[in-house]
Order: sequence, then structure tokens, then C-alpha cells
Amino acid sequence: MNSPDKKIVGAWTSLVKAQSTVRCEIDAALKKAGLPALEWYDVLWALERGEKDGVRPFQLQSQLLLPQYSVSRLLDRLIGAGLVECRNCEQDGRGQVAIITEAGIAMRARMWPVYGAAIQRALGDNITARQAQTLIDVLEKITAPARGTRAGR
Amino acid sequence: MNSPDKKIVGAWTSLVKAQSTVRCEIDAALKKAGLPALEWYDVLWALERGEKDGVRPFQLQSQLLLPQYSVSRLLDRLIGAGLVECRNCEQDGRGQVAIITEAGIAMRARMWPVYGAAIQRALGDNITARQAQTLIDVLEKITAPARGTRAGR
DNA sequence: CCCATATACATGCATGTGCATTGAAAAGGA
DNA sequence: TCCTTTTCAATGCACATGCATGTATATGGG
Repeated sequence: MNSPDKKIVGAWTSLVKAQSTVRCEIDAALKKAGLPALEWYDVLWALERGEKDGVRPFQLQSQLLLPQYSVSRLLDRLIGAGLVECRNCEQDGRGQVAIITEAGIAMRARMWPVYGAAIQRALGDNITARQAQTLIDVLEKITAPARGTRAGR
Repeated sequence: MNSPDKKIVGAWTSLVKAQSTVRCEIDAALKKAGLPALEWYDVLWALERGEKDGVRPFQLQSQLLLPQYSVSRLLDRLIGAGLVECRNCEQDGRGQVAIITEAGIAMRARMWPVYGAAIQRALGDNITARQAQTLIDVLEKITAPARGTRAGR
């Protein structure tokens, strides 16, 4: 019952393998360069392009698709490394705002060339821009399903 | 230098988000059904369709794209749960062979409907078979790059 | 045959993650 | 206003992971 079509299963398998392949390349490149892991980059980048007076942890949570405690601890470590600062939120006594430091900005700037080069090697050297666009178009359907198309609606 | 094209970066982002979305759906479904996590399924499935006289851990390692110690401990847990058996390899004194038990076969059979249904919901309900094929075609280029196309060759 | 090196797998230790819970403040209703 | 419910975030505890290393066997050169 509701067992998916073979092609759909194949697509899922390909998705997993491709993601894993690229991810390994990136992780290895960052490690080899003595840089922090990709998760740190994601946080730094989210903070850098977010409101400059700070981003709330729960916003990071939804942007990065991470569980709440994971964001909490990730911020702990980034703060410990001096890449992020945390202040009490003025509008909400329960909340915090995370702000990227100068060191954090510098670190992200150091990470990007390594990260970007790894993406290029793993992805850019193997697919065309046109294929990339195709990928984006199809994958977005998964991430943001069209309204009214899902079962049960 | 070697910083990738915007579309390539976009494709990587989409890839991560899509994989994460589907994966969450699957994890949640398995957990809700009180079943083991996806990694266990992968091992069980690899063993079930592999040689019935056993699969070597290092083979699992390359098939599942997992680090060596990860396979070692994953097998520990599966053995502890009675889903897998391990014997000394006769051809190689250093080695082991992992064999799926009846209970393991039964467990995989219980997991598949839940797993499959989750794939269907997250993927099958959102893309067509044709789009799935497109996805497979492009993603395979990433996983298994064509010879002579990589930089440096 | 002996030795150096490579391969298969396990494991101690530090670190990271998941789950459940807690504490605190905000929001909403009577 | 008071009280209940909801939301934001931190944390204790058990478990999983990563790294480095250890142990054992195989392999290849001399």
C-alpha cells in the first residue's frame, strides 16, 4: 500500500548518494584546510546576511532545519570560539539574539573559498549550468510542494 | 578562485534542503511506528540482497558510504538486537562476515512499508516519474562522474 | 623464510546528538 | 487581574560519532 514507484525510490537513492558524495568532498576540504565544519559556516552565513542587530535562535532553527537544542549548542560553541555573540533580546524577555563578530565574519570569508572550490569540484565540474537549473526546479517541488497537490488536501 | 557558478551553488542548496526534507519525513515515520532508524534498514537491505553466505564489513562500508568504525559499531548494535549474525571469515583470518538473521529479514519487511510510504509522501506525491528520471540522470553524473571530464585529467 | 608494509576490524576517549524536561516569559481568556 | 496555555531557550542523561590507535592477519620484497 502506498509503496512508491521504482523510479521514485531510485530518485531518492540517487539523492542520498549525490548529497553524500558532495558533502564528503566539502567536509574533507574544510578539514584539510584546518577550518570548522560546514554547520558553523551555515550559522555564520545566516547571521551575516540576516538582520545586523541580531538573529533569534528560533529563526536559525527554521532556516537551517535543525532541532532547537542543536541550535542552542551550536551557538554555544560558536560563542566559545569567539565567532558569535549573544545578547538578551529586548523585545522578548525569553529570547536571545545572536550576532556575528568580526572574527566570525573573517572566518566565514576564509571558509568560503574552500567550500566553494569543493562545490565546484564535486558539482560544477560534473554538471552543466543548465542541468543545475533542472535540478533546482525539480528539487524545489520536493521542498516546497505546490498547494493542493499533496495527498489529503 | 574556482568559486562555483551561482546556479551550481543553488543546486547544492536545493540538494541539501530536499534531502533533509525527505529524510525528516522518513525518520519521523519510522520513529512514530516504533521502528529502528534508517541506517539499520540500509544495513539489513544490503545484507539481504548480498551474498547469502555473508557480507564483509568493508564491503558494507563502501556500499553505504560510511566510515569503518561506524560500520563496526552499527553491526554491534544490529547483532545485539538479534537482527544480524557475525562469523569469522574463512578466507581471511582478519575478517568477519555479517549475515542477516530471520529476525532481521522480518524487521526489514516490517520497515519497508513505512519507509516506502514516507518516500511516496515526500517524493512521489510531489514529482512525476518523468521528473524522477531526470533527477536520477543528473544526480548520477555527480556520483559517478564521466571519465575524462574531471578537472586534472 | 624473514621482515616491512598494508589491510581488516575493534576500541578508549573526547565530543556531539537526541530526548525529555525545566525555567522563564509572553499571550490569551475569563 | 489571575490563571492557563504557549513559546523560547537551556540542560541532564543516555547514546552515537570521530579520531587516533591497537591488534591481528595477509601480502610482497629480499
